[in-house]
Amino acid sequence: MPSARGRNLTFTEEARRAQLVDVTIQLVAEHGYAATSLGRIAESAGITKAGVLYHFPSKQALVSAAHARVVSRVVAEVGAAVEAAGPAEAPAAYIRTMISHLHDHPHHVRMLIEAVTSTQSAVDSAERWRVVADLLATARDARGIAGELDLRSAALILGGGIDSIVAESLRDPAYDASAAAELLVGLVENGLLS
Amino acid sequence: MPSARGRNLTFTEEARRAQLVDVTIQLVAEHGYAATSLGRIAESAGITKAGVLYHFPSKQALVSAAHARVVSRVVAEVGAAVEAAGPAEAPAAYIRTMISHLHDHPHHVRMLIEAVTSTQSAVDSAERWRVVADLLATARDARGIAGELDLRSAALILGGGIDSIVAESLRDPAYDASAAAELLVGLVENGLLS
DNA sequence: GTCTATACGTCGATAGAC
DNA sequence: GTCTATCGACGTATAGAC
Repeated sequence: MPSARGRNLTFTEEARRAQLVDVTIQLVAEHGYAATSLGRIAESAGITKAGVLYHFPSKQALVSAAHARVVSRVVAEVGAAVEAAGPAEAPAAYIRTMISHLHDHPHHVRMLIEAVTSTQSAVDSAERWRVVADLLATARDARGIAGELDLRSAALILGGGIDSIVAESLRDPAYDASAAAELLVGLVENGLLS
Repeated sequence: MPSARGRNLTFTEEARRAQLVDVTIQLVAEHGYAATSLGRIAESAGITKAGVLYHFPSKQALVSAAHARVVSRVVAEVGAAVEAAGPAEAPAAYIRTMISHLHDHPHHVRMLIEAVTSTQSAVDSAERWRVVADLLATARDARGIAGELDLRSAALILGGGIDSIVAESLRDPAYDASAAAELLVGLVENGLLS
């Protein structure tokens, strides 16, 4: 993965940056963005505030890097699962993998929430529904389903349902998120893919 | 509506509090929680920071009061619409009224988002799904539908879908939220209430 | 190239005068 | 009921040690 800076990085810099990102994910997930000060991040990493700002130009840049790290993990896992499933089964694979991955990585969920709500990263989050809409469109094609479906709305409802289930499983660890995933899969199969 | 403090309030204090809540809703909706300082609130209200903190013990108390104000408005309007509709039609009325109300009051939406994500007001937001689950259960009873449905998951999916649609209509004013509401109503009618 | 020391402005909050 | 004055903590910027 290439560096966010223009030039190549030293080994030590690479290591420091990775360490700072790890520490930031941990702290933001546990205490939230606002309660995670540069001082705390620096202290956890064993350097000073200014030391942190040598590697990242601002607190927000650091949090954005942590956010990108978490997103790339999710995209990699869910993308692989979707590709492994056929086009017709991609939506179900998306739902199941997304929910189980986020269920297994609560720190990542909190990181995603904090990063999205604490900054205007609306750029990439703006059209998150488009990926899901494409999945639905391809699945309908593969199944030979005609008729016009409002793909954007369908994708938004699907995505919002996933978010909501994940948030609840985070709030109540006893909640059965995989059962909820199956309910959502059934809803999509019978309501959007038929 | 009784005061949040223990004793009765003077007329001027009541007016000041109402003014501060109004100003806070406006500023938080436009600039977000973090960018809305006590200084800016005070300036917009024509007094100083310390003056604001005489009426509310902390910034968060003020934001919570603004949050409560917005919530009570939504609950009043949606509650009335749900009651006007019969039990069998309550879920559809809930979806339509909630989406159209929030679509018409974007300031309220931003206020709700900021208040929920900036504090641990998990107390009341914790079991928001319960109200929707009751609506679904009553509607199923009224229609004579048997079989066990995971009401919590169904309610979470429904609520998440609404949130997602509202958020999108806020991001893209050209988006047809009422069409999305109808899609969601159809999904609930055919997938959860049949 | 990597980091510390120091300083500036702003924030939320408190104490006490009027 | 509102003010001024002040506090500690925060994010950020710069200079310079090594």
